[in-house]
Amino acid sequence: MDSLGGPPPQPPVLPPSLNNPYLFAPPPSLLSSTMLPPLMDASAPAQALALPSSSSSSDIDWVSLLSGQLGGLRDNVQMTSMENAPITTMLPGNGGVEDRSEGDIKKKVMNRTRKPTRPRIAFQTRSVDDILDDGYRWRKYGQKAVKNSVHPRSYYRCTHHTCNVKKQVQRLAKDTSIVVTTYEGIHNHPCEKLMETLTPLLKQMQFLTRF
DNA sequence: CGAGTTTGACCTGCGC
DNA sequence: GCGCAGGTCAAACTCG
Repeated sequence: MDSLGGPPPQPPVLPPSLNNPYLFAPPPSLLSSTMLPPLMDASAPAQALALPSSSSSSDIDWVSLLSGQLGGLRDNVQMTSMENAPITTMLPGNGGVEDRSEGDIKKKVMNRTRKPTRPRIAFQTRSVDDILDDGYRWRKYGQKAVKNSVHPRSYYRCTHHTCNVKKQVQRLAKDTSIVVTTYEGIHNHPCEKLMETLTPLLKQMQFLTRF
């Protein structure tokens, strides 16, 4: 638990939608792994991105995909929007998952009401690595054995001090080569690795545009 | 020494 | 009410 004195700094207010440029950067590791058909369980808690199995990840326009509610890729991409659906299970047998709003996590006094207010997006990727480099920095805060699965589920939080995004990482019991990554919440800061890459380029462009 | 990981304990929701 | 399962906490530990 973070023991910050006083009220935490207020993050910028962002709508709980995919129109948030900080939601995801183009995930570098996803580009080297294989995006798989979607999580399409009817009771899925997340907004499941369904990408055609024939398309490689490098063909995906992530900016369009994630900032425009998939408008530019609607022919090729399926997506289930379940913002108002009760959050229950992500995959058959995975059990309940819950949501909680910012600030309601207090030591020994936790309000764990299930309010499906935060967007959740689940990816299936075929990868040998459990941890997919999506450009953000994550801190692991828990790991749990999952029923009917030999692989545990890992829980991560974004390390950015004003960001409350979480993700769960778990391998599919049926196909252990598939990693299911579920993102919960919206990043309120730029992707660090993306900015690291872009900053020198932007400076160079600014320099060149002077002439 | 700070940041991140591990892991057992604890809490809550839910089904029976 | 009870037990199970999922989710989180936090102390101890590891690593750079």
